[in-house]
Amino acid sequence: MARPDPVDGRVPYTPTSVTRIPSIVSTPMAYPFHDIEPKWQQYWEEHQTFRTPDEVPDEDAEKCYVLDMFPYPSGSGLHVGHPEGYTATDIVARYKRMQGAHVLHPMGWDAFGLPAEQYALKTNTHPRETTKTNIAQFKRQLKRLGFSYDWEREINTTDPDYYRWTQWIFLQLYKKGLAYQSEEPVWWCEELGTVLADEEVIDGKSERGGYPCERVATRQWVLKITDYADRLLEGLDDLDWPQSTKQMQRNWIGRSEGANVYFDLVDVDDSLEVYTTRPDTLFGATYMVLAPEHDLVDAITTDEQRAAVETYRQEALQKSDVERQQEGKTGVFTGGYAVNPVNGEEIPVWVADYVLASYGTGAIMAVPAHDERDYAFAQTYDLPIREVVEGGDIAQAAYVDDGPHVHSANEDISLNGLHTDAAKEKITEWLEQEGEGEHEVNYQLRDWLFSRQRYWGEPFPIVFTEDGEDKPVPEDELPVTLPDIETFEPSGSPEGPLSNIEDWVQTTDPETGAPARRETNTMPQWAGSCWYYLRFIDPGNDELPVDPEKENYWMPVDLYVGGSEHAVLHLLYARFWHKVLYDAGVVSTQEPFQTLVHQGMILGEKEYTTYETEDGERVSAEHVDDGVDTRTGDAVTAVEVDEEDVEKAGDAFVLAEQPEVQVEARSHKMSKSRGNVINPDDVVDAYGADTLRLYEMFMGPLEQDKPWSTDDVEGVHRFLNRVWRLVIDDESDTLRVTDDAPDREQLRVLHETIQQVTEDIEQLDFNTAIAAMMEFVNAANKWEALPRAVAEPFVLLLSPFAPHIAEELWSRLGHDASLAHADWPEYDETLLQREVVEMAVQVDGTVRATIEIEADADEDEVLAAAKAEDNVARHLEGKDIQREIYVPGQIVNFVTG
RNA sequence: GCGAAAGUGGCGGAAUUGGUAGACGCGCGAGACUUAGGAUCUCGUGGGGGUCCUCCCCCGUGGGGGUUCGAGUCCCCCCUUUCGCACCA
Repeated sequence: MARPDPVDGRVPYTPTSVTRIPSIVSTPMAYPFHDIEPKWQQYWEEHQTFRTPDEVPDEDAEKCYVLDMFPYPSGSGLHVGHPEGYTATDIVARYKRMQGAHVLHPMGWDAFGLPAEQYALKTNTHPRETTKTNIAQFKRQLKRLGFSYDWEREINTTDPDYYRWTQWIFLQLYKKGLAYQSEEPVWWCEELGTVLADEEVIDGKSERGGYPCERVATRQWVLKITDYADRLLEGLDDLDWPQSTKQMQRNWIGRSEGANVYFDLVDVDDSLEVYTTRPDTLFGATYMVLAPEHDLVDAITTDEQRAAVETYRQEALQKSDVERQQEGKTGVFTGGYAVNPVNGEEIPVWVADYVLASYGTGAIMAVPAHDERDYAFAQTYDLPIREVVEGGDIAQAAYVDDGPHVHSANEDISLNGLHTDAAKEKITEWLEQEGEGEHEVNYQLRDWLFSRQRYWGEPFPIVFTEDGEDKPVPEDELPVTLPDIETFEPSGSPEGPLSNIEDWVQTTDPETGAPARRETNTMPQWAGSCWYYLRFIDPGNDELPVDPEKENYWMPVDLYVGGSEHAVLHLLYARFWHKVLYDAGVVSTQEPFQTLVHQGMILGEKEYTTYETEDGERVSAEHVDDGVDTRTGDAVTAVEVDEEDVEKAGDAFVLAEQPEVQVEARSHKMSKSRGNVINPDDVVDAYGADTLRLYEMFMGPLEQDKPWSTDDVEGVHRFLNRVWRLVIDDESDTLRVTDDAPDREQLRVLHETIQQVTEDIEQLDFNTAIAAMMEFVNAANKWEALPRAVAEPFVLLLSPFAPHIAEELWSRLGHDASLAHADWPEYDETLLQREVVEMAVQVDGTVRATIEIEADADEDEVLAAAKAEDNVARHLEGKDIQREIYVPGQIVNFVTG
């Protein structure tokens, strides 16, 4: 029964109560969001309120390109996670528009991909149909949230007018020699009927679906992203991106600096090249290791050792990468020896699978004294360990840190006494002089496997002549469109479904007219998303992917918001293409996305979980790990309990009736199997789009993961009701603002709100901006009357967050046009000043009183007033004041002896 | 194991050139209006204590030390959680 949940590996969840779904019946006193939201959405559409002109603006105004990561339109529709990032960017876009900037804020669809194809396999529905239906659903859902997209610029990666240019960019890569074919050992997944890229396979199983995969060699297209490794690395420095994302990209690129060193082989007329980042430890090399796949294994292996080496090699090739890592280090001696160029010493050559064929030269010099892996191996096989860097105890462990070098000299050169950096430099120089090696840079980044054996992707603009030569389809013949297809059965081989469409596959050589065959692989889903931000700038262009003048105006993207799951792949691939396009003169910037923000994940409502054994006995959560009682090893079942049956005891939650039983209190990722998914449509039905937008921004910091709370949604909804009633009289449905001049206090409250909201939007601190508006409403509710001159700026402040209610109030306040292009309110410093300020008075650092004092009082007056406070005087009695600390407007501290 | 981020009331979270901890919201309590309240409004709400209870005291931002007149904020050590990487020579 207790099988781990496929989503998060936890014990199955037994719901004892259903997640509360917002009541569909709205409360009678609620403001009429059901009427005003569709009304304003229609208004914006009819008036093309958010249309960004096709032509580059003449006047000299700030431009702002605000971009969301466009969604894959899945069949399950919009998730509450989507509106989080989309609302954040929408607030910025609307704010910038009101500040007079030219704003580009588009939306589109990343619509190629595996799910539609798998659905086609099951139902025989053409992926084009599925995609069309899903896009319609997504678009309807997005439109009812009131985002200010310029829908005239909508793009769809599966549209031939779009992928024509994806193919065109591929041809630029091809012509620059950055796209090549290669027999690659790739992951073939029988179940999915396709090969997958390394990054799409986790622990030997497909990332999507978790199906087993195996390694097979097939002809693939590969993009030479490694040529751009250094530029991709250096470009990160100037980007305003999360540090963690930059770090992940740096790690992924994995640049290291070291040296290649040549070791002559004994009795074999060849030499062995190794890569090392520690050439300074060369004198400490006591053996060599080849990867099992290394070319020289056969030549080096002696006859006596051949059988053992062959056996080991066969075993290693069967193992997956994970299996190779699981056990301790294993290896076998080849019987051969290599000569250390630095001292002429003959050292044994081993084969071991802890050395990877795919990195460096696939061979290493082992320095067990100063490398943990080599140390472990040397201990297992009783190989010598020779110290060449002082500082550790090599009888105990490898010493990998810096220290003075020892035992590192020959007739020519000595590293003795040098530290690592200097020693590296000196030995590398010497190796280069002697022709025994050279400085070398290596990367963990691999070239990008760019072809997939699928139907629903961009066809490659490549044909093969009868003698197998590949030729590009001329640019003016693009796009190469996908053929229609009757059945979606996999071809059963690593070749994709297109290979079965003979009519389509058969074509002619564009140069000679001779018979030729089309490439039947298609591009991976990443392709379309690598450049879509450029197409939004000029979506209708049929001459070029993007017009250079427009590109020059709008690029780079000023704010890019999307999930951190794209921290490496999408964002690295897009940067790579961008740099290629830069070199091709297509774009004018080195980097596509200047500022990047990842929105956090929205989790389900907090759940209280207890565990019980088969006999129904409660097990305290502290004893449960992975669905098992850690004391007995018995499986336990998770049972949800109501919040009311739980109380806090110390740091933990416990059952109220059984305080010895700890309860697990946490929020889980939303998932169908857990039954905690919130559908945005339900929330909009019950509370309106403005409430959903505002709530998602009020939950907490944008970048943080946050649990959903329907109670909190209601709180935000109440706030919007209060805003409505602040401006509109409920009984008469008329305005309740006056044309009286606001008083000083009202202006101060307003201007404080303007300042806070403006600064918070700039910082993307939307939660505190909303808190500031709540404070405004709380204050304004206490006023006798609301002056129009205060109400109107407030409505403008609210409008980026809750645009529908703001438009309606703006209109009722007597404005004919939308507020979307109204001027953003500015605050007046002089109005922020308070006449009377409150200051804390401390005695020896503890607050003993607060005093209210004129803002312009001088220090002496403040100190006198402070000392006059009864409680302060009492604490000062009988003591000498040693120091008087005075921080204007904030604090007074009397320090006694 | 390595790297990064984060630990603040019953809950989500505010506040870091060091200056009144707990803004704002939820929840909870009391009251008003009301036939009713799961609507709305008002007030209260970190914990503990006190014979001046519209006042005062003590404790309090994961734990322990330190710097400072003053530390959620700065420094050192430790614990926990989340995410990423994980034989890359």
